[in-house]
Amino acid sequence: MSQQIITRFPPSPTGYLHLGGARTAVFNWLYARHTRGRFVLRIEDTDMQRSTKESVDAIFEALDWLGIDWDEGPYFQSQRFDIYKEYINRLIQSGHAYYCTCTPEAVDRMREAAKARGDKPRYDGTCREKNQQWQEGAVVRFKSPLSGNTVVEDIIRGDIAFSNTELDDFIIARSDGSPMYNLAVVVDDITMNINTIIRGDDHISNTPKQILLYQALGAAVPDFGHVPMVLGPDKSRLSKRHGAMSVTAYRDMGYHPDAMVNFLVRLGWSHGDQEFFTRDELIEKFNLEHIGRSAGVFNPEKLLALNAEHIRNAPAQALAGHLMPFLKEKGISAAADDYLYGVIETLKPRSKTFVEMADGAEFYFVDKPAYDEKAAAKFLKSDLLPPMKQLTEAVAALGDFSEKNLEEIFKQVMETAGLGFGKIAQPVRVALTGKTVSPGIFEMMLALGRDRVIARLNDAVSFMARQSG
RNA sequence: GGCCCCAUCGUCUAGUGGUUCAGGACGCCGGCCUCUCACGCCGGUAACACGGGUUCGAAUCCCGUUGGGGUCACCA
Repeated sequence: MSQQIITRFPPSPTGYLHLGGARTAVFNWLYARHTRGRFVLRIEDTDMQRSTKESVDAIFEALDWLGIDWDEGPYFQSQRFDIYKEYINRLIQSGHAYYCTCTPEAVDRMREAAKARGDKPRYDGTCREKNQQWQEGAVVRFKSPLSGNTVVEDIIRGDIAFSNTELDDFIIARSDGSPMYNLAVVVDDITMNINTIIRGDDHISNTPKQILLYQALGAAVPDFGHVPMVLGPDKSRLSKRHGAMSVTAYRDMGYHPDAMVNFLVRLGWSHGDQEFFTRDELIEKFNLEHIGRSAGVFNPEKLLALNAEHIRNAPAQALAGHLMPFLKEKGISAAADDYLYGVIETLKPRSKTFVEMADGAEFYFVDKPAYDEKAAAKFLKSDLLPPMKQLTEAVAALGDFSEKNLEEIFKQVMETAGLGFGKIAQPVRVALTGKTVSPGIFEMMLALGRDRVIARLNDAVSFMARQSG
């Protein structure tokens, strides 16, 4: 029995959770759930300048909507400075790190000079062997090896070798004593027992530094898996200019979280030809072996199609909660009851989003549908009054308000009037909904219920009687 | 620019040397179904970046070219 998988998602609260970050979260969460492991949430807010409370809340909100829960945390790096300090001191004492008193300006100058020579801009090691004690303004640098290689054994990409000469003595603690990213992550991952790190491939070049840190601290190096980035339609890295990129923006546009998760996972991971996955299926089938290596372009149209499919396939009861906020926004107060479920059932195949579903649901909840002018002019004409009257009376006289009986009534009316089904159905449709487009006549009548149907039919008959010609 | 990663239809992808003149999905274009609109169904469009190898045989392995991306902070 191998050890339990422990993954984590460590967003930095410097903005909303975007699609790329969400996918990383989903991958880690899914892998933990799939392996019955643990999933840890950690907020990386060591950059006090850029981190905000609003961003932290936005991230929680987005994860909550996506249905991603965590077993541990959230930890906040800003509350763990003592731990980092301890590890930094340990590194200094063991000779793996040292105080550097070079000013930022001096470092800038050496970088400029290196660039001018055509070399890689880097710290030149001025303080490396000075063995200095702490003093005001000093930073702590990691003493990188001067030779050799550091190999990242990537689960997804295989071995990636970096020459240690590429690494300079990077800062692990700022002059105010606060930890830098690479140090904080490694210390956190060690102390939180993270053994599987799945993250964006923009972190690949950080990995050798982190591995060196693990080794200097005598800790076991975790498994790394770098997933490709999510690109915008122009194949550049996802950013604000690509439009709605925050996860919650999709919630507000009427997307189903399961569709979002499904979409995000399929962007980079595959299970043969399967496109549609329920959440449970994903947990059952997700693995690291089938994650691709090339970057993927975000395709909103596919997300939309997948969303429609998730809406079609979910039971009405499960959809109601997602739909209600949109109904409310339209001033419709609906309860999650059988009436709503019936309504949803008729709307499922014609709604790509909950926004569309709410639009389509509107006529079910008004007292009297507002007749579309053109629709009324075309179908609620007085010449159709006799059949409409006959139909209305027959429906009112109906004992059992069933689809079978309704169909029978339509048949009789068609026969008497000598008209085809369409000629009768359209006026009825307008009478019931005010529009020429709607769910099927019978399913709609059943969803509306006997009383509403009769009332609307009567209204239409009155309306038609008032028409001339 | 240095280092690193990547490369199958417009997009997401299947494919792990032969059963593939490359399969699925989204989109698009036809058609069917039909009470409107959808759903659904049927069909079509469209790809192995290029050049060298290796091999009896390469989308699959190797090298190069080109293209794209990432990263080089007292950001994460």
